[in-house]
Parts: sequence; structure tokens; C-alpha cells
Amino acid sequence: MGPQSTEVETPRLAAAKIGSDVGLLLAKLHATGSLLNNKALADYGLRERSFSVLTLACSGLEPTQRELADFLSLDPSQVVSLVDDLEHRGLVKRAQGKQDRRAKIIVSTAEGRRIHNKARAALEVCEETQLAALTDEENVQLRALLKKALWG
Amino acid sequence: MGPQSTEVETPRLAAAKIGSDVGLLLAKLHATGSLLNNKALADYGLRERSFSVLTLACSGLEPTQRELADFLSLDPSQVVSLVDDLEHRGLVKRAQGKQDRRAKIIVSTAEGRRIHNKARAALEVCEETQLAALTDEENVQLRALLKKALWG
DNA sequence: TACGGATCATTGAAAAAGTCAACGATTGTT
DNA sequence: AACAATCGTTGACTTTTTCAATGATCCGTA
Repeated sequence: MGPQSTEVETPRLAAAKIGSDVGLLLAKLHATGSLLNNKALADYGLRERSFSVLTLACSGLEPTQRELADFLSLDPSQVVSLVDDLEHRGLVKRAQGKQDRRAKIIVSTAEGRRIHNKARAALEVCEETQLAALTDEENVQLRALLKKALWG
Repeated sequence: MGPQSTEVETPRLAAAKIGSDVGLLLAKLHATGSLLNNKALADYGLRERSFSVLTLACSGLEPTQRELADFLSLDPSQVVSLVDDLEHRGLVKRAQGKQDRRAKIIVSTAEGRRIHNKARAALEVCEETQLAALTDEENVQLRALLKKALWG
């Protein structure tokens, strides 16, 4: 197993000044979250990233691979293999870009949307667990702050 | 580096439901933040992680490597090489655990504290940049929410 | 006290992820 | 028409992560 198990962790070190370092807080919450999310998504053959791609493919926004790379902070070549995988499993397909024939638009299949719905439900439970220490209002606040930090 | 440059990114896809997915928001903010942080720390021969280790070493808490691994969500073997590096450069040193002779306590050297002070100042500027879209109050709120989510 | 199981730091190997340059196809500009 | 730029793709390369094994040490129990 990796970094840390699911045991309760005594945060003796959290008292240090670094316990307020945004970079560290993000890294830590992201790490523990990924662990849980990937575990929850494993039942559907997905991981955090392939789930994200599938979600965007299901969104109706018809994203290009380049847009996926930018939005998900990935290298274009990483998007290639994520889409390859999802396409081989019949969950998404590549379509010709409409204004730009170099670009490829990623759209979901019916099966892709079916899997996505199930996976999304599992993830929601997962997020609730991860943010259990927060009230509903704080939960909303956190999302709002993260979004604002990212996109103003 | 890799993923995306420092250009402003048009978040056409942020409109999708996934734009509220906590996992993705954390991943994205963490990714862009790491990029900036590592760039800022490069002047001191540090990266996000070695900086974290150095910070804890400077904290006076006398952390063991195991505690560092738990707190930083790293595999123990990763802590070994981080400490190796810092120790070779004379910024920290390993000391015998006090109650437990298996454990090794990581403490900073004078030079380590000197570098750490400079690096910390650089990082603060960096974080301000990253969270420029937030007001001071929101900045504080965000830290508080992240800490609460992690440690209740 | 001595045994057995657990934990610590460390090593090294294997798997996964990230980085980067190059390519053909296509686009937009000059 | 020519040129540089962009898109997806490939392949090579580096870094990071993951994991099992090891010797030393600790702890509980017989």
C-alpha cells in the first residue's frame, strides 16, 4: 500500500507552522482523497482521471482532447492514453472536430453514460466521507473558495 | 512541469458539473500550485517536498522519519531519499531517537535554518500569487476549511 | 528472562506517471 | 503559395510511486 493507510493519524506535527501551508494542505487532502476515490471507482474500472474524462465526455460540452488536457492539467499525451482506454472499453468515442479537423471531440456512448452514473453516485458517497468533518455549509464554502482561487 | 504553461486558461469546461468535484478542484489547484512553488524553491535547491521536510526539521518538534512519512502522505522510502539529500547538503541531520533507538529524529542545522528562512519568504510570495483571486479573509477561511477537513 | 510479533529505517526492484521532442495532418496568416 | 502554429499521436526518457525484503529494535506475554 502506499503513503498512509486508513488508520486514524495522530497529527502531532500539524501543530507546526507548516500545518497552515496551503501547498501542503492541498497535497495532503488531495492525496488522501485520491486514495479513497480510486478505491471507490475501482469497481467500475475507473480511476480519478478516467472518471474526469468520462464526466466531461458526458457533459454535452464536446471537449477536444486539447481542452481536456488544459482543464485537467495533463500533458496531451496523457489524454491520448486515457481516451484510448475509455474508447477501447466502449465508454467514449472520438469524433471529428467541427470547425477544426485536426481536433478530436470526445463524446460518451450510452454505455459510458450508464457507467458514469453509477460511478458518480459512488464518488458522491466517497466525498461525503472525506469531508465528513465539515458541515454542509462549510462543504459548499470550500468548493466555492477552490473555484474562486482557480478561476477568480 | 509539463501539463500547462502559465498562460491564462479559458475555462470553458469549468461550467460542467465536474467543475464542482472536490477531487478535481484539489488536484487542479495543487497542480498549478506545485508548479509555482517548485519554481520559486528552485533557487534554493529545494522542491515542495524537501521544503516540507526542512520545515518540520526546523520546527523544534523533532519528528521521526515515520512521522514525516505519515504527515506528508509519503512512503517511508521516499522520506529516506528526501532526508538523504538534505543531509548530504548539510541542511538537516539524523539524530538517535530518544525513547526508540530504531527511530531517527530529523533536526535542522544552522545552515538549514538559514536556507529555510529564505525559502519560506519566497514561498509566501508565491502563495499570495496563487491565491490572488481570494480576499485576505477568504484566504484564511480556505486554510481553516482545509485543516478542518483533514483533522476535524 | 526469553520468545514472537510488530515497528523503524533502509535497500532495491518493478510499475506507474510525468516530461519532452518529433511527426503528419491541418489551420490560419502573410 | 508559402510559412509558422496547433492538434493528436508516438516513442524515448526521467521521475515518482509502490511494494516486498532486511537488520535492528521495541513491546507484550509466557
